Amino acid sequence: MEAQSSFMALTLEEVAQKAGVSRSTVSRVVNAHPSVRDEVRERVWQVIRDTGYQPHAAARSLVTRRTRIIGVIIPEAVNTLLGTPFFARFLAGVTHTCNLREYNLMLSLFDSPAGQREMYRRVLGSGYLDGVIVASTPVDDPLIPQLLEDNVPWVLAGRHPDERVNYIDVDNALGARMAVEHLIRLGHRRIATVAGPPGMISAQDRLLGYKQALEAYRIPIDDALIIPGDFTEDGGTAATQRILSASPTAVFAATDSTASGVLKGIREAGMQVPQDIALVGFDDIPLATSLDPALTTIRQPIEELGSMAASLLLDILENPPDSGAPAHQMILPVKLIVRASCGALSY
Amino acid sequence: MEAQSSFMALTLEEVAQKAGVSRSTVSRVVNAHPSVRDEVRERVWQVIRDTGYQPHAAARSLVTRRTRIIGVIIPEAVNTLLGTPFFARFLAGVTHTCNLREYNLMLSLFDSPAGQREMYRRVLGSGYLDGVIVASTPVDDPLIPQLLEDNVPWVLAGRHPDERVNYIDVDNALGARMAVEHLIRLGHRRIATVAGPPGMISAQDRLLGYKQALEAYRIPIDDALIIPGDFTEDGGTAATQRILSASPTAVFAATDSTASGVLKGIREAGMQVPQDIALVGFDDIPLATSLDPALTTIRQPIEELGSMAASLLLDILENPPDSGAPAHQMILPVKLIVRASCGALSY
DNA sequence: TTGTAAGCGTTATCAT
DNA sequence: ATGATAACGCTTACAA
Repeated sequence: MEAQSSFMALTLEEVAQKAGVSRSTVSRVVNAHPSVRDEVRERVWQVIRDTGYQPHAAARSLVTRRTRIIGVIIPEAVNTLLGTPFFARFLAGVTHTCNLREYNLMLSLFDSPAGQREMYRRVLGSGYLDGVIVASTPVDDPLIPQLLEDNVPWVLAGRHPDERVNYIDVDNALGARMAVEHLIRLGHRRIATVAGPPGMISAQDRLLGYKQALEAYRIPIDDALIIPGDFTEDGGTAATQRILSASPTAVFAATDSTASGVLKGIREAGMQVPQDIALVGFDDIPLATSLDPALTTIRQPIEELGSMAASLLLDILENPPDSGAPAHQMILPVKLIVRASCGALSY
Repeated sequence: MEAQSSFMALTLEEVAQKAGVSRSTVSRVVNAHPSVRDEVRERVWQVIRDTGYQPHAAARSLVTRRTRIIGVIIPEAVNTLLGTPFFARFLAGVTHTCNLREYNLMLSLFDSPAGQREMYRRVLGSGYLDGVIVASTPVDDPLIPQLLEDNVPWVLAGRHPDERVNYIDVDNALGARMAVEHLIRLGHRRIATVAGPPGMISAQDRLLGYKQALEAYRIPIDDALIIPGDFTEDGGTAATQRILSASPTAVFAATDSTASGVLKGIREAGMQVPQDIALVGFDDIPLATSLDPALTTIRQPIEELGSMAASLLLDILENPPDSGAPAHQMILPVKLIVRASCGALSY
């Protein structure tokens, strides 16, 4: 107990005594309840300021059934996301909204499905959270039906086919389409893509955008040009063999990390980007400008994704929609960033 | 209220009724108190399993004065750390320990000192947290004396001169020394360094290691070879001019990001790494292997740093040292990773 | 070993 | 507008 922090010592009762009013009045002042005389309110505030009184969160939660804590769950974090700035930028966005609206953020990562369930029980079940944001999860993550069934207020960062899901996502399909159409306009016709994990909607959407671009230009889709990947750099390098044997003039990689791996593979094969093969990525992480040649890519507003996911969740919490209401679903725009790897800069 | 999750409905009282015992007995069972008859204990557990009962965290905290939540505060996160995997990996480490020991993690980032104070009041003052981990903070962050004064249980991820501070850090000085000695053994004598922000202990230690290496080999320290930087890639690029005018044969960059910037600058100046200038970084982030040439660097165990910081904090929480006891201070080993940028591979 | 009852610091209902 | 007072769900003496 001696290692306990020294504030938080005061209670409502003590503040009330010092101010010469009752506990309830102080509570009203703290909660900005209107029916308190101005003079009294000021007197109470004075005591609160003087003493540095802070209401005890747990006591408050016990009666209000609200904690002002939201959770962020990122199932895939420990695996593929760890090397990537996505994670940090997304959290920065969430944090920004939380700070603004005086909420707090509890972070949940785990390395196994068992861990996920354990955490679900422990954190959701014991009432720690008012709601949760789920990011970067496979479409068929069992978490999703469970959240739905348990009627937890939650928001998905990422598109989802279920119409009951509140989600917000970047426009993966359009971004991919922009990337590929850019290559087409540069004169390319044999364009390969290194796709992402088939279970991720974002990967599906980027592949879809790839196909849409080709269709828009009446270029037949050749399955040999669609190479499996996993969003990682190593996945990109591993794809090189299959890319080269399909002899494309350009490659659209589903992530910048993948593009980096592809670049490495191409270089090892003795070819050059963009002279022999043009290359475009997706994400616009800092790595994109560190590569040589600098990577043409699609920039997605990750921090905004985070801050808006949080805003959406807090709106839902503070203004619960009635059960018939449709879910909120929103798509953020992306942007083509032209650098050297696509070959456009030499024209 | 209709947007409330559906579990958490049960209370101790209801479980007690179903099991035909009193509230306190159920409480004892839940808290593994020994003096409960085996038969009763089993009966109670059965009901708990059947009903999925979970104790209400807030109610529990109100009486135990513990939340089983620890905070992670990263003051510099929003500025320099956002593009870097440090952040994600550190949190993964903390999370790992938290999961293991059934604690939860609350994340606090902010973009301003004012925001930091506001958060301090809101989060620490209202009793949300049992303790905090502070990472990546300047030596003179006002947070540090305040935590000390308020007697908050806390741990710093990063060395600190104040002997009262419980900290854990990687061996920045030794790492830098290893990097520079590696260059010296490769035959270099004019070795420049691009340092980090002077207010960060990690930057100071890396600079110290640089000097120690030179001293160990009786190479005079030339201030012209010590170039200011800020840990970022742009800082590295910006340093190029000054590096080149000091005409070193090798450069030790305080971070891999910095090294990447230096590499870019050197290349733009029409020179080659490692032929014209050898280059070594620090951190071993994924970028290091994406660069061409791949970056020789010092690998630091970031996840371990996070998990051990958490372990230390939880140990302190669960076993409060008496006030006379010395602080826990611990340094983790680092490792030299030799790749192409130092020129060693061609020998 | 078990149960009764007090109390943790709030909010909220109900008088006044 | 203000003050008693009863919850909120749990832990923990204290009694039995």
